[in-house]
Amino acid sequence: MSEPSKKPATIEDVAKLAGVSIATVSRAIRNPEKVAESTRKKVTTAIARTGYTANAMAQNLRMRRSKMVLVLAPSIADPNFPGILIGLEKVANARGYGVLIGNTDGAIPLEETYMRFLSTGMADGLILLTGHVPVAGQPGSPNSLPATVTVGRPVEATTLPYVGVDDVAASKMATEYLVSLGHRRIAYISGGPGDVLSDLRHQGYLNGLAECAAPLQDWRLEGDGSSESGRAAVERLFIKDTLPTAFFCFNDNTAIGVIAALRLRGYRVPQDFSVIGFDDIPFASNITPALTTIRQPRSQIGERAMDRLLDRLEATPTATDAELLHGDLVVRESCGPAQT
Amino acid sequence: MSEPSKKPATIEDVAKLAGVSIATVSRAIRNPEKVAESTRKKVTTAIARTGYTANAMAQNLRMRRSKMVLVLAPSIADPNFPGILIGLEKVANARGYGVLIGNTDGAIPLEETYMRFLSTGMADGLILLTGHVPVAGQPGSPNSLPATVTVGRPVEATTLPYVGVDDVAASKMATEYLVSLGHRRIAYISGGPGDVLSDLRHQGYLNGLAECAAPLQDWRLEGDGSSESGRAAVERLFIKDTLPTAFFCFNDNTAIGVIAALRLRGYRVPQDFSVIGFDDIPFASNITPALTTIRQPRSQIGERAMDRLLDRLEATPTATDAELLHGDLVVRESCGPAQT
DNA sequence: TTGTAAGCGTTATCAA
DNA sequence: TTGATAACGCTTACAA
Repeated sequence: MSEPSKKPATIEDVAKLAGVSIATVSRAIRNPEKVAESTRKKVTTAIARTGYTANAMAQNLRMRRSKMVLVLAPSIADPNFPGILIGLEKVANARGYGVLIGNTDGAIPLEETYMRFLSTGMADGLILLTGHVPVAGQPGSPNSLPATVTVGRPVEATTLPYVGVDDVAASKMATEYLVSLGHRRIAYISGGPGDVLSDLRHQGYLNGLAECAAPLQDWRLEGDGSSESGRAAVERLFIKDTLPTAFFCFNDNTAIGVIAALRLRGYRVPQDFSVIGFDDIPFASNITPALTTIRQPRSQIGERAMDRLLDRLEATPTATDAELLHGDLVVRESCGPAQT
Repeated sequence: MSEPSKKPATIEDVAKLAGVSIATVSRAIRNPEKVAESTRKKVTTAIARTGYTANAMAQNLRMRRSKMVLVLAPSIADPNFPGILIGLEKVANARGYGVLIGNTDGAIPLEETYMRFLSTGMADGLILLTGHVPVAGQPGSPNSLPATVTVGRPVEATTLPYVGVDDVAASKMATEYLVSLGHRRIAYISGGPGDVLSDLRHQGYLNGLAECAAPLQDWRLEGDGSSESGRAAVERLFIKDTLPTAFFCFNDNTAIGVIAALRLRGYRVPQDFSVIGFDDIPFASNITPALTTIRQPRSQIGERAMDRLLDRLEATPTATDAELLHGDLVVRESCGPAQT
């Protein structure tokens, strides 16, 4: 227990109490082996008695770093975000780093604002979930990007390291699953015309279709990743005379909308139609019928991303390539054998 | 555009280029009015030409603060968390602060770990979503708590400022709504025996029952806030001969479980039973039937909490009392008139 | 209105 | 093995 000292103890207080110089105290802490056993002991007890904790600001100023990572996310409310954040946070904390959150809401000006953490040195590295490089960090820009890892949504036209699920492989798996259930008319509901992720998943879907002996048609319907767009896509579909028997949706949200629309029209899922989603958001198992989907290894994605970022920060040589993690097929109740 | 300078420009670079002292540069930035128009201009252009950005570490060291707030949350995955975080983050950013995330997972040792941000001066203030004071900051502890605001879950036995929804009033409203629909046998499914929030909501429920002319019975069933516990509570109920006609659930998760159990037994909601939740989590409107519930003003809670914390940090005199925000009744489809 | 200089609390170099 | 001491980059009296 320390006296009711007003100000926190400094290294000097410790030095005084231990009867050594501040240099020795610093050494005793950072390079114990370079200090005599006896003095080290004196220092240790002095530290305990003063309740000393090194002032991070002073340390960081001196060492020119902050041990802080900025995470730029387009939407904290995205159902995938918490899981990824947990992973990021977990390894950051384990490795002595702090995680600074920046919610950009997709607004460029806000992104700019957050970049100040980097330019002022409050953060050492950057995790980008936004899918694009902030203009303040663009190649030609005065202050270029610091150590960066992109996550969840690859950044086009850059060579930044990326960590995410293997969208193509996972989507192929989902499609093949539908095929294996006997479906031959399978629709893909996209996540928006220009969406990178959506295109990747569409590619996987095409690959899946290609695996089938029978020639299967590419049946792409535009959505935008929202539940509402899933609903709308189904509505548009019912104007036509021919219908798919199964839906592979860009994400779970869309799938939920699709199921809702189908049921509203009196159809049963999975008896009349099969629908499979992507993400395995927390509520996927709570809807009726429980959603069959592809699980994104969110926490793992976060962990790997942070590990790679910190490796770079700590100068450990690191590859700059993309790291695609395996997504699992989670079979629940929304898919069934095709009606013949 | 600056030269391809290796190291970021310092205040000294600016001073040199502008032909003034570093003190003047500092002044020109922080107290422009105390600097001659002409020199201020020279400084401004010099800053632009060098691409100077003040080193936050140096500033913070000198000014003995960090402009950083630590947010300690028991679970990032909690459906209420993102909304609150958005609010916290929004005003923090607007006021020039950064938000540091600490996911404690309910683990005390982890909490300890995060307190290092406070003790080392990396963070100036603390937002507590955990519902309890970290032991490292306990009253008797060597290093007591810095400026703190508790959020979402009041911390017992402390006088820390609190911001959250008015659980009692909102629960009363929910109960009265059920009563107004003609329900007379209303069950409350709790969030766990010792849970503060659950007890508050139970109290509101009792208050609501008391408003009714007819004497209504307190019918409390134990749950734990999980969907599963809602399911289980219903199952236990069906052993009895008399049943409630409506359920007021501790939270939406529980309500979802209740509805699932009811439907599994072949009952219809809201025709046969009414169920109302609490929180209005994002998926409340996506389940079938869409959930009637109490909406927590999550973002607003976060905003108010951060505002109050920063007010304290910046020495603006602030009240230390609790701030209870109004929760709205969101009427959707899960409640209907009582069967007579 | 401007400059000089004393810190802020560390780390790390260089002698002793 | 230890101790002076010079940075790290900034803010802010105090003088000029």
